[in-house]
Amino acid sequence: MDAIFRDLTAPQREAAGHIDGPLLILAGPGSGKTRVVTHRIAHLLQSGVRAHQILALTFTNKAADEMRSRVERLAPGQPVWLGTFHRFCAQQLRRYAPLVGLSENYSIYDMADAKQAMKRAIEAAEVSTSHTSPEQIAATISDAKNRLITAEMMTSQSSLRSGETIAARVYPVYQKQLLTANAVDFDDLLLHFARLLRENPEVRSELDRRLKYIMVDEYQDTNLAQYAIVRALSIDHPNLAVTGDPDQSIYGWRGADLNNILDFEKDYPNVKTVRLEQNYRSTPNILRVADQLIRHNRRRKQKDLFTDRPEGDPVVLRIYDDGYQEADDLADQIDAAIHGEGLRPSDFAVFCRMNALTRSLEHAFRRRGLPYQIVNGLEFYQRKEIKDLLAYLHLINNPSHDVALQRIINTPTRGVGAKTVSRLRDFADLHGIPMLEAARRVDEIESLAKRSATMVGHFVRLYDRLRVKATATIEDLLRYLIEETKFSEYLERTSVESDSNNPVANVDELINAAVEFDMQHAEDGSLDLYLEQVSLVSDIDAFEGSQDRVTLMTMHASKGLEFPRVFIIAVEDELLPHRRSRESEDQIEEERRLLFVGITRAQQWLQLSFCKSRSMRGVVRPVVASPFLTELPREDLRMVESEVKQNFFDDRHDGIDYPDSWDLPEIASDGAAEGDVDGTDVAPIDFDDVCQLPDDERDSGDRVRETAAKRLKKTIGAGSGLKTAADLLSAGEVPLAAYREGSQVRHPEYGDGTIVAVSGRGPKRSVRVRFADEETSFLIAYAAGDLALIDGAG
DNA sequence: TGGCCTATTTTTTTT
DNA sequence: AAATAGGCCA
Repeated sequence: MDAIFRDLTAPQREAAGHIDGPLLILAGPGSGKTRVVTHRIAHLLQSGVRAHQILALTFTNKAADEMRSRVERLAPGQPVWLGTFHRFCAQQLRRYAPLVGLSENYSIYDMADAKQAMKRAIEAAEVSTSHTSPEQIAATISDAKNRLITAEMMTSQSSLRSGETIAARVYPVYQKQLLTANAVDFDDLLLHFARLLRENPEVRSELDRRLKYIMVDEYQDTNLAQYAIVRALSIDHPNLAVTGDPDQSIYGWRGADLNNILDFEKDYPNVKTVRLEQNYRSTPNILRVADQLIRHNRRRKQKDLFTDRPEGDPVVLRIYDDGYQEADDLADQIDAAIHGEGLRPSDFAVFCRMNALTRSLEHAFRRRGLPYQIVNGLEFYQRKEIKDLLAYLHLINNPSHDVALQRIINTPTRGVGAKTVSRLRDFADLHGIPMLEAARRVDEIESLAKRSATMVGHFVRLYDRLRVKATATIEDLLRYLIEETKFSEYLERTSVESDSNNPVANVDELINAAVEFDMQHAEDGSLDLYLEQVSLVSDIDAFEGSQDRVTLMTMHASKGLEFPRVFIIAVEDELLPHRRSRESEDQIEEERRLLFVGITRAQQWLQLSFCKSRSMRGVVRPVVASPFLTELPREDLRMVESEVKQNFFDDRHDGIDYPDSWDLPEIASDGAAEGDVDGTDVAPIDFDDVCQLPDDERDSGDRVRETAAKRLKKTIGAGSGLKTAADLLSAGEVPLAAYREGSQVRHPEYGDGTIVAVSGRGPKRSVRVRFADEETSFLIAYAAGDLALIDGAG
């Protein structure tokens, strides 16, 4: 038997041994998927396929690195191209930049950059943002890009959904601005490349021919753009192998389309499908819990997960009073296990739904001196001082990078204020030139004070001095610019240092990283490549499996990893099915998959927990347990409640009708040996009590209305001739009562509508209006003064 | 213009 | 609770 296949199971071997034609590997969690993929690559190489004919696409650098090192072990010295979708596209775009209107030194805008550009585009497009936000517009445009809809297509679309109208007007302006800046955003990397392949058949067929064997990891997470790219490269040589698991699709909000994997067998004729259902990771109980949960999903391909690992401990379902107790108890449990059972910090991971939840854990861990790492990195490259320095590099590399210019033209402060910047921007917009160019022609801007012009001149000369060094090593370049800009002095002067924020140390770390880059890229190193690399790092890439630390991360970040002991915190309603994900069944299913992903990371031991109340954003709110908990097999769970410190069962919970679905079993008691804070826990509780909340506690309507109202303040009435709420109010009539359910109203921007609900009084009085295609809330007393009553109705 | 203070907003997940 | 935006004054 071939050495490559020796330690593979039959289905694994079947997949790894497949050479020509499309292949679908449905791989359950912990089924040795990476091993199959890497062994397949080794087998291809052994069968005479050349390394450069193989392309393996992943979603994170981390996954790519992992595969690279394993391929290296199996087939040393073979330069197989392994990397993320985005990096692949970025590199191809570098080659073919002119075909999409870019130059090869184009920049990649990160999210903060894109946000800045978006704001500018919204301003330039002269659209009203009174009832939408830059974020929302950005999200709509991003969504369009992921669906391969270009600005032209969106603008010419006749039937736009509400919310798309404004975005459709901003989109072309934003795109033009990016082009002027010789820049792309993340979505563009995919969109541009997909378009390039479609519009240049000769490029497409050339790449198709060259990249004969393509593999895509986590195929369930691909969006339409990625689908189109893969498809375009697999027409003449459909040797496409995809691996994935519909049950682990958790990026729908980023445009991932589950249909890509569900329909793979229809898309590619003669597919060979292999199911990897044996799990080598988790104990049977953990697997049963995961399986029971995911069975509640409809959109999936049933897999029968099994394992021959021995039974382990039941999954613990623990109930805490609040987030602080939760954090403390986790820290105590981990501490006790390290000292009592000889486990290591790196054996533990804590997952949560959102990054903000790691805060209290951090405190608890720090207090006990427990080493931990938070994997929501990106943070490093988001720090102000780092972004500032990188902005210099970006501008040096690409003089059109307007976002970078605006960031640094007055950093460190050199007397170029907001006003000057906006004049430069206007001048640049007027002439369709980059802002740096406008800065060079500062003398032509008449409205500018002489002093300001001089200061801008200083900056331009500084820039030119830096620019000369563009070909130096990154380290030298950084040191030189820090010197020239007196950046250290600036930091000393302006920044406040704390134990969680040390700007000077961060700068040192950046330089260290640059030194490393310079060494690794002694041959091919370039500013271009460096910036591409730092632009495309992700949070999970920062995860250091080798460090002996407890890992704190979101469930999204946890995909692909495994840990002996896992804690999942805040398994709570409105948080685990997140409140923003409750609009459709599809979204709920994605939330369920998210929990499934979290659970299946655990090898030996797992605890799920929720709190009775949780403090978020400064306010304490009562909490309802996640409905997903009712879907778990109770015989595999052991429920434990930690000590009740206050009387939770106060009058607030009197007289509530609990739903029938909460007939969970009685809670088992827990020996103090489990490692509780003080051993005084285990008060058996009625599970129902913590699972339901009175209606008035969960109303967030006020806030929504207020926000909408404030935005509306900015809206200027269109003078319809009708008496508006503001008119009525200032005329001293008794107007507001006329705004009642059923009243017909007219809004200058939304048009005619009907009031469907009224609430609040005084300045808080608000109405909900159903317009033709959309329902919107108004605070009529002072904010929506332009909401006019139409006579005779209501 | 720039720094400091206050008011407001944040609302998931991330290449 | 923390970050940001806006406003005010030197």
